[in-house]
Amino acid sequence: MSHKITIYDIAKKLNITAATVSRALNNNAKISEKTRILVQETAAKMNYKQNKLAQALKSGKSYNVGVIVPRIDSNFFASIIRGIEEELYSQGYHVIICQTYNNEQMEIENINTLLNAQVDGILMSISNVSIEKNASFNRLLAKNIPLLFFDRKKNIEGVSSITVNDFEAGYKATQHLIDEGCKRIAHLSNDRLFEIFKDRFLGYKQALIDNGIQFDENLVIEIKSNIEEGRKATKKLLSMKNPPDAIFSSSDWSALGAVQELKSQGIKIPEECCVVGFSNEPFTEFMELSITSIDQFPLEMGKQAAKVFLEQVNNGAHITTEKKIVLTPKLHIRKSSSRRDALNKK
Amino acid sequence: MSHKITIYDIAKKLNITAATVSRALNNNAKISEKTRILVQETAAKMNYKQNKLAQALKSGKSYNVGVIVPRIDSNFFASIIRGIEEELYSQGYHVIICQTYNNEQMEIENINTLLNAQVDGILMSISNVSIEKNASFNRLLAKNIPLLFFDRKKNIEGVSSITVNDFEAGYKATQHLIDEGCKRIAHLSNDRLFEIFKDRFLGYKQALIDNGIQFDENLVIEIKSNIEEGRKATKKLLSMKNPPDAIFSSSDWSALGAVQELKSQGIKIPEECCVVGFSNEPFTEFMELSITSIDQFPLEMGKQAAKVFLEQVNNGAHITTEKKIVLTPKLHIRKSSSRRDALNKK
DNA sequence: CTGTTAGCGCGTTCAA
DNA sequence: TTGAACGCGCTAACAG
Repeated sequence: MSHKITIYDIAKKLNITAATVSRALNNNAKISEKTRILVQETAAKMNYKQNKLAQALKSGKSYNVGVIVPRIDSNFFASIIRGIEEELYSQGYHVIICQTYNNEQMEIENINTLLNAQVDGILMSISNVSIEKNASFNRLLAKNIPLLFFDRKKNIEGVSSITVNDFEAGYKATQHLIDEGCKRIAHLSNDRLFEIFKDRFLGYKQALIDNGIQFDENLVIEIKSNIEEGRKATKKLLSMKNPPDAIFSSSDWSALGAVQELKSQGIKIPEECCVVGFSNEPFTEFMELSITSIDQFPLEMGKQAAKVFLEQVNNGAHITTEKKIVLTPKLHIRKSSSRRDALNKK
Repeated sequence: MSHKITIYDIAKKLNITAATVSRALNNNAKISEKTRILVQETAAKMNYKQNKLAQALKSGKSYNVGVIVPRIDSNFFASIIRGIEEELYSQGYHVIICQTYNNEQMEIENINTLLNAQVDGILMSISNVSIEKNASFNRLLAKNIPLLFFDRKKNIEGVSSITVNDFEAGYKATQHLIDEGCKRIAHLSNDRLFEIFKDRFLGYKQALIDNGIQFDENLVIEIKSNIEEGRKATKKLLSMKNPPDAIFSSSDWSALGAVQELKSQGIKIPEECCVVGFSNEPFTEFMELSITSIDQFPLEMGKQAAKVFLEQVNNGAHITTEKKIVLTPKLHIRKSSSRRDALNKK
């Protein structure tokens, strides 16, 4: 194995000091143009690569940021990460991605690992409902490295967040269904200890109220965001004496489950029952029966998160003013809820 | 900000030496049970966290491995990463994920960044067809840190790889279409400088030959793996005087594009044209018209890759014997190619 | 403008 | 069994 060459190697070769080499390499002001070029050229010739670890140890900066998400295999989180990367990469930062698989213990371990790795900041979408009560998390807060929430946040003093207006999203989706003529609108929710799910629910409820529709809590079912539970919940809804004529789901996956169940029971979408999902996963658009969904602009969310992080590291975290950025959601209306169109065609 | 506590802090408190603390913390043999416990307890009490950076600088091991993939927002790569993580996490390793977006320049930059970050190994699916000619890549080879390919590999001496038998996959898919009664089978390929695409193509060709079907190169189109190009290619195929009665695509996304185009032209699937995709992305299963596809077992691929990596770090990379692990692909037959079933029902 | 010195936090000699 | 000293590779303070 080729010996790892350091600034000392190139210093020796040039009969100068390691400090001078360092200055030359870092484009320090106090260095002659001549030696700077000389050093840089020989460094290149010798295939010198800076040891980031040593630099990090010295400077206290690792130029690594940690990103914690429930999982990466959804377009939503993958797009957020892409946004973060696109913004951070040019600034020399690198992203370490951690998945929690919605496991609270994993999330804590991830935090500890990232802290040990001396990351310069952590951007996360929390999986842990009561994270503010956790010791490791509080240790993270105590350090003054930038911490940022995106999508799934907690309201914690001094911690910035980038989210989408979930209340508005829930309201828009429900209003749309009402506009399409739906009277009994069910809602597939998720654990409402998470703000995002609570807000979607509240938006849904408010839209009903504003339109003079009685809120019926039997029409709200709390499930996990997957196909299977979407199917089961829908089956349950359809077995009611007075089944719904629309389903607004907090997740595209549950919405897909709803679509499958409705079809298997021979119920026409959107004529007999409309469906609206959430997150605008690509499949909602390209299915034969395309599914109406809410766009949360994940790419933008990631970019904004990265920008706030950069502001914080550059200003010094202690001067940080808490930022709460809220994006406006967009409803993409597709076949699964275009009831009036469908009825008019007949 | 709370002062970062080091082994010196806890040494001072106990009136011992940092070296002793280090030994106690690392369960070194030469230490009394008494002090070991004492140290560990006070360490815990003081909320001591080892600085991985310093340890890494000292030991030359960062306990980070780099994973380079074209992109993470497909189930295929996300599952591979999950497999890698599941295997590595328990061994104390952490994964740094890099995306190339199929950009060769990005890939080179990623390699350099990971090397600077002093990763203990790199697991990659290459985006760069001629990577073996690249200087940074050769520098990587020259170091003796474990390097591993998965899925998209290059045959390089001493470099292990975990792949799926793409030839067999192409063969199986084509044989299946022939068994379903298809006579003119088109193939949506991709850049065949990549082994995976070349092998799928060769498997396709061989199956035709073995079944006495004339190979027609006009039926093979080289495109990128996305919906749009799948549609365009299909449009082109359909405009032939003698259009195909089946399409075997090297990608699920192109297969989806093919399905869309066929439908929009009113061609019945599978009766008039069968479609087979590749990678078994979740959507192939849950579409109304489910798409036949090849399972590459990405989770298993990731786990195997991680295991080989662990063997290499533990044995010392110099003793490395090159391993070429080849998984057996599985064809999932779905509606898009179940022509006999469809015809029998009439 | 350049050299000297010191230290980031840790693990590992060599002595005691 | 423990302490003292050193070095991993780099940068910053201080001199000159």
